[in-house]
Amino acid sequence: MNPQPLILRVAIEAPLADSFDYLPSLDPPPLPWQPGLRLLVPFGRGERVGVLLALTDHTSHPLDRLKRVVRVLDPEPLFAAADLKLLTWAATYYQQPIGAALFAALPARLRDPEPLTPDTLPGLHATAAGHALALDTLSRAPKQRALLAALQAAPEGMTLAALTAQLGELGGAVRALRTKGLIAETRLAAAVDPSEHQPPATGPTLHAEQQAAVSAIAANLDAFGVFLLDGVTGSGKTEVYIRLIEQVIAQGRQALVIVPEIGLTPQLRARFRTRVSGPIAVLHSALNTRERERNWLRAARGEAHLILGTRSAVLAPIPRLGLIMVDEEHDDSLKQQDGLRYSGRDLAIRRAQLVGCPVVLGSATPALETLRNAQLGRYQWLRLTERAGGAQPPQISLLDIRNQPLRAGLSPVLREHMQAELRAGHQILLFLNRRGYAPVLTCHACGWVGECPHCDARLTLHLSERRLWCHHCGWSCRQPERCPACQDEDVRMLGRGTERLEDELIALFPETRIARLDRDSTRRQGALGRVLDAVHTGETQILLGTQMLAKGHDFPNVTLVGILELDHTLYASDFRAAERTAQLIIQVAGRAGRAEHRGRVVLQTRHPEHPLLQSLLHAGYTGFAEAALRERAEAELPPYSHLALARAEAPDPAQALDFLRQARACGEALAGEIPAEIISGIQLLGPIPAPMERRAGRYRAQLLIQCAERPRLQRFLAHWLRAVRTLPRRNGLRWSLDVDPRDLL
DNA sequence: AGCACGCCGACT
DNA sequence: GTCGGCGTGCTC
Repeated sequence: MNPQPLILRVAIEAPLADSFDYLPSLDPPPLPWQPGLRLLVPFGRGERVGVLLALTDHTSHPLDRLKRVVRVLDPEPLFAAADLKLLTWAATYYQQPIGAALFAALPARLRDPEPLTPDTLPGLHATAAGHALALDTLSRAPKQRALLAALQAAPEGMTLAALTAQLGELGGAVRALRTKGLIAETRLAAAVDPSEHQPPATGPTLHAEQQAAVSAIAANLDAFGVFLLDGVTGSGKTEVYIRLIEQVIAQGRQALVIVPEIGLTPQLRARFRTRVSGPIAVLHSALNTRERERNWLRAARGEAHLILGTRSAVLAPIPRLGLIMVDEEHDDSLKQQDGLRYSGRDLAIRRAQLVGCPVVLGSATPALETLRNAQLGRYQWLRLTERAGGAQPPQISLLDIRNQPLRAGLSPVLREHMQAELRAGHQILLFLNRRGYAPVLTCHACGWVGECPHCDARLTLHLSERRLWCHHCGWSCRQPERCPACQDEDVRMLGRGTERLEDELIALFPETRIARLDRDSTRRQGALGRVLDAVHTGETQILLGTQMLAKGHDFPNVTLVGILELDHTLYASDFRAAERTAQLIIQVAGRAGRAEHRGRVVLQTRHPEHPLLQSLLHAGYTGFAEAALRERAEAELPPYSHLALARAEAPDPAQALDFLRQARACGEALAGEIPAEIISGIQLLGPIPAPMERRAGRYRAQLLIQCAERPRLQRFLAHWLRAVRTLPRRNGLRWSLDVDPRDLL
């Protein structure tokens, strides 16, 4: 009898079975077969990249139909056993094939059968002509002369980073010398970035609460534990992170920091650079594919001491992981919204558990589920209540604007406050969570309203572009000069977005420098930085913007924050709307008065009696959270139950609902087939049309699955999906399952 | 998801 | 007589 054959279990990016079995390639691999290796395997008619999951001696597939691995792609495995364990867990929990998790973890370039890029950096070297040239020839171009001199002295060439460090910004000198054929681009072995060798700057002295937090976490660095760092804005959470990172690095381990959006937090990144010793790998989507691969590999090879990234960084291999921090843990953008729909925070916790290290969740406005875990003692609750430098917390007040004469959407009282602050030379921040000029364009003669042809939504007027935009699908058209329906000329703009507010403020405060911060005003490269700089130098006196304002930026001289319109969210249907609104108010309020001046926050509303506003005002975020948690408990909503949401969409209105009806029937039919204990306690709610039924030309529907216990829900989903996947799928129908949905939209 | 094969309408 | 529409079936 033959000895058992060696069978390789491989994950492939295919929305199918969990894994595929292969025989080893005929020529021996360079190394013993090891899980985590990237392989090239035949698949269907072509070839695909796969990742070796395990070695076995059996297969459920007919043995004679197994194909052989084409070749091993890399000299070493990219994933260690612990990484594969995390990704396998994620795939199971979010009900996706393992391939989906693995390929979400890989940088884009390595999803293709590309060889690993050697660790090199872009640089320059002098050509033969450049070496031969007498420097005096360039005496009239000092920058070019200095650049060429440096490169003549370095025959191998120098990295751009080193050149910039030595000579300052290179400006046009590179292009000039290159055009003359004196220098050329090259790639150089990654000499360590000079900034990585600078001794880290010493930080400020910790105040007592920060010290207590650092001590509590540092005492548990060798074991799993979840810490909620519940710190008001300005209380110095980042300093706590830095002290812990120092300790972890000193132990020879790596630290991982997850932030919601790196693009919005250049300050945070710069701060880590000056304070943390050794290499930092930054991982986010704005990097080009090479940079991303390079940083990912530095994390995976254990070279980077600190990995700073957005949610996908939680999936990156980190062999010596010793600490995870999730900053702004309540933030919605930590949840991936397509493909593998994972929560960066929840995976961070699971990962810490698997590797046995602490995880720190930081927020001024913790998510309700996090607070609940802290209340139950599952998480250790560390509070930072003092603001650094003894700054006073902002004072929030409600401003009833019913029957008030508004100008630019501002009530007289708010305008007076603004005048007073401007006279005192202070800065003002106005928050309006709606971009564009006007959210509605309507014909006064016939009642026509600009609507998206593909969505159940109004078109937003962007006056500067003279276009109407759909904020849901991206469709746009030119702004009509007459009513498209009746040709009347009296077409009116209703409502106010940030673009209009800016125009109106310019008219209302003609002597004042005003800047706008929203997705439109910061679209161009560097625009965000310019706006922030102008605020920090004091050039800008009024800054207005959308929720971009609430994310991470410090505006120390802002003494007045005006929150213009949040009323519509007070009565929104989504069960998380209240939580989000409260977080937004507190986050925006936190921007005010961080230096010597106490900040004032004025919230305009037509519902001053609303319980959310009242509890927030009188009991703060914690008080609001307690009330909101009681409501969740009564309604059996998370965190008192667990949800999964099946979504379907199709070009035809009835199809999506129809599919989900069948899916529901599948679930009900399971009752006879699987143990009763799996099905009991499962509630199938719906299907119903999605809140915005038509979007981007497709009709959407959803079916909610609810259960009080997570493990039971998990087991049900596994059984149920097996049946749902066999349902016939009519043309154009797409469906997906979202475990722990962030919202029900 | 791709990417084939597979049977029915308007073109050279 | 072909080019091609997308319906359905498979991938270790």
